[in-house]
Amino acid sequence: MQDKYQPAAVETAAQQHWDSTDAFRVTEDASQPKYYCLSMFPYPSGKLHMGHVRNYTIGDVLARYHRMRGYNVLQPMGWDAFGMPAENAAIQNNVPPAKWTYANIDYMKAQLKRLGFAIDWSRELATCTPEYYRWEQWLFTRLYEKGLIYKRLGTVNWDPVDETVLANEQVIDGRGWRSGALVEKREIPMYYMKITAYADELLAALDDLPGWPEQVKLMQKNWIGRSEGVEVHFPYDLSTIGHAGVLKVFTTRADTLMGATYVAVAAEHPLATQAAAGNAELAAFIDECKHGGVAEADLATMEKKGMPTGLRVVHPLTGEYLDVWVANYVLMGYGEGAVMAVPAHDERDFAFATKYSLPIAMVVRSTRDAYEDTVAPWNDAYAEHGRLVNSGKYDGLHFQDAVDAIAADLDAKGLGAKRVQFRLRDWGISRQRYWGCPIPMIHCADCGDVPVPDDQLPVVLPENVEITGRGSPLAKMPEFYECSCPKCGKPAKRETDTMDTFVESSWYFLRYACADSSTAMVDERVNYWAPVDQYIGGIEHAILHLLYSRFFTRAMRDCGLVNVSEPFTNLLTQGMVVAETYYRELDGGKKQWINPADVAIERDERGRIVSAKLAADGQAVVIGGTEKMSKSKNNGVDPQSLVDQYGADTARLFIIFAAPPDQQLEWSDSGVEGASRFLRRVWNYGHAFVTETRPALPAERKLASGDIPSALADARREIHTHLKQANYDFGKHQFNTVVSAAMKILNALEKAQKDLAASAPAAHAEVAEEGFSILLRLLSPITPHICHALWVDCGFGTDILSTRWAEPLEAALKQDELELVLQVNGKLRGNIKVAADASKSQIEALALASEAAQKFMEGKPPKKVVVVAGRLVNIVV
RNA sequence: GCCGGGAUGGCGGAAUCGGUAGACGCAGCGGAUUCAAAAUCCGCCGCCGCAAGGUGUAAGGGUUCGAGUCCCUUUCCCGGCACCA
Repeated sequence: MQDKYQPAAVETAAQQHWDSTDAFRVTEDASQPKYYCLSMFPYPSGKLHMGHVRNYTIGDVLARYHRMRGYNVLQPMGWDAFGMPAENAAIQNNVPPAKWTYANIDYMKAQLKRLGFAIDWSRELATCTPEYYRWEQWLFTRLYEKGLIYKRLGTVNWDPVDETVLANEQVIDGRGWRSGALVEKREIPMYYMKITAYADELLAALDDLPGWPEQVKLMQKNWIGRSEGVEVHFPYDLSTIGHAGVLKVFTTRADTLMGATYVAVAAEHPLATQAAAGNAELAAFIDECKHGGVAEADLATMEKKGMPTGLRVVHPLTGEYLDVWVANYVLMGYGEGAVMAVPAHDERDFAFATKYSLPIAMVVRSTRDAYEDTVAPWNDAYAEHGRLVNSGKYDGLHFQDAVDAIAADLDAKGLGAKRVQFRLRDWGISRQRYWGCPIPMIHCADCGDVPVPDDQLPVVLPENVEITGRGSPLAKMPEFYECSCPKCGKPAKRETDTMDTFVESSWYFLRYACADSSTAMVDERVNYWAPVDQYIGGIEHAILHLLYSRFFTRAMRDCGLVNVSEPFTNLLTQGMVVAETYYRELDGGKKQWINPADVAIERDERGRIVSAKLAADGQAVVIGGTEKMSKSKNNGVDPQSLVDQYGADTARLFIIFAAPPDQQLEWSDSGVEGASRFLRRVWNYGHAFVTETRPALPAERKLASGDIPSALADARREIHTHLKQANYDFGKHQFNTVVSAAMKILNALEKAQKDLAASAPAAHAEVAEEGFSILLRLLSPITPHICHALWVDCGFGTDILSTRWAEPLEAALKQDELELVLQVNGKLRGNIKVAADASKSQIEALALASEAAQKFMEGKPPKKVVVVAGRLVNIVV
């Protein structure tokens, strides 16, 4: 055993041991409970960032902990390998996306191995390989045949200069990020997955997911957005529109229908198009509406604008004419592309009506706030449910009765009915990009859209392409898209769109169960491993990725591929990794971001930061606040240099100790030093244990009988108390306090060694042996390498991985006397010692008699005495 | 804008069911060791106060014998908003 802790050597040896014994390779085993522990797979962007290290460390802690608890643990790893960054890198560096991606995977895999994660690498997969995506294509054709995939027009961001579709993040202030051109909305044909067919089930099943954070379930619930309302039909006015028809709108406030004073349609609505034909001003406005991005956040915050069409529709109950407006906040893709406006009781309609001097008709009076009329400024009470007024036969009805009566009347007239509407929209999966899974469809002039037959799968993505950033590469490759129709054999055109990369990540967790299968998407092994017992990943995925995965698992279930409905039984959402930022303002107000590693901090005598200077030139820099580690803010810390300098165990320990998993983690160089220091202390204690303590162990052990000096019994009780706390914390995934408990145990062990090793060497050695073996087991999921080495060196066993988890012993925890807090009128005034089995009245008497109580009661009689068992006594006077 | 979350010493954080606020660690200060430094070890460490004591968990209010924890109002920060992953 080395007398000094040398992390590099310790970690290499431990990793070789795991490699040579194939320690983390697992197979299905019905005799053991299984534990499928999964961290979200990374996008191979180049190198690991600290967020990855955090994610995989948390997963590894859970995997190793459950293994020691007796589970058959699967922890796989793979690569979410399709996506935009590969295309951007291709444009920038002129390297094919495939080559770039595979090189990144090689590098990042080596980094993951260096961190010592307990991964079964035999199941590794990369979504950009034909072996993976062929099954995605296969499933696509099945879902298409089942009607769960269909084609319709969808709205995208179009860059007219680069002639390409842009992602929302590529639209900056309404302009293309590369070309700077004004972005337009454009309608193009796209394939959609019918996630709305599962809306009810996805919503209802949230109640059966006790292992998910409430906040995530709530976000999904709101996202799905089930609302019960009424579909209202407004018949076209023949004199202005010229042909028969109805304008359909959905409303959750049918009670306010009598207060509808106009209707608004989207710029793309057929009525808008019709009206614009003879109205240049309106056509220009509609054109303006088509500028700007499609992101909901932009639409929600932009100025609400509109213009009358001159067309009218008929109010279904009153027969009055209502003007049809075009409004930029109404979207064609949402609902029917039209809304009814009730300015008196809807804040957005109120603002719009006020701006354009449209009529406002109050029809509801709130029961909470009394007001005579809905006049400016807007008052939140206007939107409340209440008793109807100015509504003819419906006057006096309350919300639900009013909705029921109005819906019944609409139904009788054939102009509407109650219905349920979801906010959730179908999932558009077509992408006009190269680096993605080709959509397996063929377009034939005679046969229409034909799915690629199984024997022609996979549709392989060509890997040697030129990426320019203009247009879609596949659409420029006749050798890719020229093909023959599978049905009639005539020349046909292959689909050149690829799938949204969320599709790959919606089923990879099932593929891990049988990643080597070349004959099926998933085979019977999936029903051993699924569902994932513990899923770990960033909170930013709370809605989209997790909802798509829940949908996909059900779609695969309904194709007979898997038995489960829910993919993830327990979910842990990890917080971000953030760090301090520093910058200097350059001429023109631009900020030059400076890496924290290059900054020297100055502090006052209390340790407060007073200034920051660039180490290189000694000149001041501005402290910019704490932000998510990113390239743009230059505040990233490279995990590689951390591991090189301190070792994997220190990196892991710091990350686990610095914050609970679900909170954001603030980077701290000195915190890393502290973690490293602790591991050195553990090593030094282990070294002393081997050389000094272990030789003092008695031939016959006395610990079980409790025959040890009371000071050592106290030390032992402390150790078991901390262990009990640590096990509790492990259960609630609060790993930072598990580390605290481990530190307290080491403190107790070191104190016992200093105070008691000389006076009672044999008894001390027994307590130390037990305590240190507890400490190593407690730490081994977090810092596995050092614990592996010390476990062997201390002679506790040959492999800590196959050791049972430590449990506190009741005999060691027992105590005869308790210390209670004494309060007078709720203020802390002292402590009293009582026997562990003292009765409430005995405790009361002791408390009242105590010196502190006498002093602060000031001779007044007690009104009330509150005794909280094991905690405190509060005397109220 | 909408949905979700957060705020506790100089810093990261702890406080399990409403019961000692600040565990554990970092930074800082004092001391030991050292020719010196690093490393290590010992002690102190919310704020005000000589002390007794008072006060303190983003701000303001409420419930309670007792509130970081429950309720109401407000401010600021973060995540998501359907083509970043």
